Amino acid sequence: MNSDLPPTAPASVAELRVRLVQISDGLPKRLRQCADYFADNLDRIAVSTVADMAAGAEVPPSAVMRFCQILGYTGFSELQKLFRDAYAPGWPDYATRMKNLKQSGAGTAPALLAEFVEAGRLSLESLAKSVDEAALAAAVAQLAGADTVHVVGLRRAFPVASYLAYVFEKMAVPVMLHDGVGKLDHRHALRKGDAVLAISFAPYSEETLALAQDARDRGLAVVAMTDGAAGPLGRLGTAVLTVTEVDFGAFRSLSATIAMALALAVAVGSAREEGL
Amino acid sequence: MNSDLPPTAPASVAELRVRLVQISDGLPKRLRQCADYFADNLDRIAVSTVADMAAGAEVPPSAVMRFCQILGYTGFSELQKLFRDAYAPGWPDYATRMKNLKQSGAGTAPALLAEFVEAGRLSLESLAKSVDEAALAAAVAQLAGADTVHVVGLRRAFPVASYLAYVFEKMAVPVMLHDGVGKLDHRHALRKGDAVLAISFAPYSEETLALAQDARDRGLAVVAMTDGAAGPLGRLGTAVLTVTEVDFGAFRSLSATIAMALALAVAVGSAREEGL
DNA sequence: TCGGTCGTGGAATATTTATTCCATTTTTTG
DNA sequence: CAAAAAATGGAATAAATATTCCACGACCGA
Repeated sequence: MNSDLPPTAPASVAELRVRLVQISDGLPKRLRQCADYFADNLDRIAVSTVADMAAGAEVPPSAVMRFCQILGYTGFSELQKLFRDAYAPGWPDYATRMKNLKQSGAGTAPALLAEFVEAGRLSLESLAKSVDEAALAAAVAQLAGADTVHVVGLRRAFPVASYLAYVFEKMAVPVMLHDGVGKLDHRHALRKGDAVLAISFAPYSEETLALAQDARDRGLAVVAMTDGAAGPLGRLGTAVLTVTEVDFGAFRSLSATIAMALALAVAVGSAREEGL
Repeated sequence: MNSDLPPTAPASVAELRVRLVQISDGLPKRLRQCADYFADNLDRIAVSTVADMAAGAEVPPSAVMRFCQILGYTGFSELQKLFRDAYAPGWPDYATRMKNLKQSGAGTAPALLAEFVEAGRLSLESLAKSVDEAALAAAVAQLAGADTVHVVGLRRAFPVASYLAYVFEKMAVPVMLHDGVGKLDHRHALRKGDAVLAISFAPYSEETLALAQDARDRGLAVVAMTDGAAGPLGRLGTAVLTVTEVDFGAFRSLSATIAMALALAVAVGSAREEGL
C-alpha cells in the first residue's frame, strides 16, 4: 500500500509552503508546474479562481484540481479557504486602524503619522522589489576589503550616515564619520586602501559630492547610496545602490534607506569577520 | 431628473473610500449599513462573497447588490474586481521578491536586506495599530508651546534625534540638538519655557536620562519617545510616546521611530505656524 | 384616510466557477 | 516492441455565487 505520502492536508499556509517544496520533485510534469506556480504565487491564491491559477501555471484547470487533491484537499475551494481565512487577521486590523488615523483630519498628528507610516511601507516594498543584487554584492565586497570606511552624508542623509557609523563601530569595522562639523575638511583622512560610503539625495549636498569625487580621483572605492544611478553621485560611484524613497510632504521617511544601510553594514561586518 | 449623484463608479480603492463616506449620509437604512460595513472592512471585499458581505452588514444579499449599483457598478463582481486587481500588482510581486531575497541564503546581503525590510514593515504596522492618540496630542501641544525644543538621543537613538533636529530647523522651530560631543554638559542651556524631547530605548543611555531628569526637576515639559511607558524614560515624561520596534539581529530598523518622529515634528511645526 | 412612491426581503433565474469523467496520449515496464 | 499504467486535456456536470424580479409593507404628501 502506498503510504509514503502523508494523507493529511496541510492545515496552515506555513505547512503548505513546506509541503509544496517537498513534493515538487517526484511529481509528473503538469503537477510540478502547479506546485511551482503555487509556491511562487501563494499570495494570489486567495483572490484567484481555478482558471486563473491554471492559466498562470500553464496547465488545464483539471490539472489544478488533481493537484489540490494530491495535496489532500477535497478540491481547490478547500485549499483557497486556507488563504482567505488567513487574510482576515493579518491585514484588516492594520488597514482599519490606518483609516481611522487618517480620518482624524488632515494636518493633525495622527493623520500625519498615518501618512508617514504608509510612505515608509511603500518605500520598503519598492525597495524589496527593485534591489539590484549585483550592485549590493559589489558594494559589500568593496567595503569589506577596505582598511577604513569613510561614511559621509549630510542634511537629510545625515541620520543614515550616523546610524551606519554606529553599526560599523559595533561590528568592529574601522569607520570614520564625516559630519562636516565646523566646516572642517576631512579630505586628508582618506588613505590608500580606504573606501568611501557616500549617501546623498537630490538636491545633492556639495560637500558629499566633493568628498566622493576626491576619493574617486585618488582611485579609492566609492559606494554610493542615492536616488538614481544617473544622478551626480550615481556617476561617481564604483558601486551604486539605488533607493527610491516615497516621501510625504517635504520630508521622507528614510525607512528604505535605513533598511538598505543596515543590510549593507551587517553584511560588511560579517564578511570582514570571516576574512580574519 | 436626478443628477446630483455622479453616475461614474469609483475606479480605484482610494476613490471608493472617499465616495463611501460622502454618500453614507442621505442613504436609506439598509444601504447605509452596507456603506458603513464596506468602509470598515475594505480589506475583506477581495476575499468575500456577496453573501459574506451581506451577513457582515446584516442585510439581505439583494441590498448589497442594490448598493453596488448605486455606486455605479454593474454589480458586486465589478466592485470586487477592483480589490482583487489591487492585490495582484501590490502585494504579490513584493511577496515573491521577498521570498527570493530570503532564499539567497542566511547571512548574504540580499537576505539581510529582506529581513530588515520585513522588520521595518512589521514595526510600522504595529505602530499604526498601537499608537496612543491622546499621548500624541499631548506631546504636540507641549512642544508647540515651548520656547526652544531640546532634542536628545544618543547611540541608536541619535539618528532619530538628528533627523528631528533637521526637520524642526526646516520648519522654523527653535531647536537644540544635544549630541554629547566632547562630553559637554548642555544642561545649562535649558531655560524656563523650554521643552525636552528625549529619545531612548533599552538599554537606556545615562546622559539622556540625566538630561530628562534635570528638565523634569526644573518643571519643564519632557516628551519621551521610548519603548515602554514603564521604563525609566517613560516614568520621567510628561507625555510618553511608545514605539515598539521589531528588530532583526542586534540592530533595529528605526522605521517606526522615524515615522513617529516625523509626524510629531511636522505636527508641532504646523501648530506653531498657526499660533503666530 | 387614501394613493402614491420608495425601500425592502426573499424567491427565481442567470452566470460563473468548481469538479468529475472519460477518451486519448504519453510513459513505463516486462 | 507490445501491453499496462499513468498522465493529460477537454468536455460534461454539479455546485456555488451573483443578479434580477416582484410582491409586500412602510412612509409621505394630499
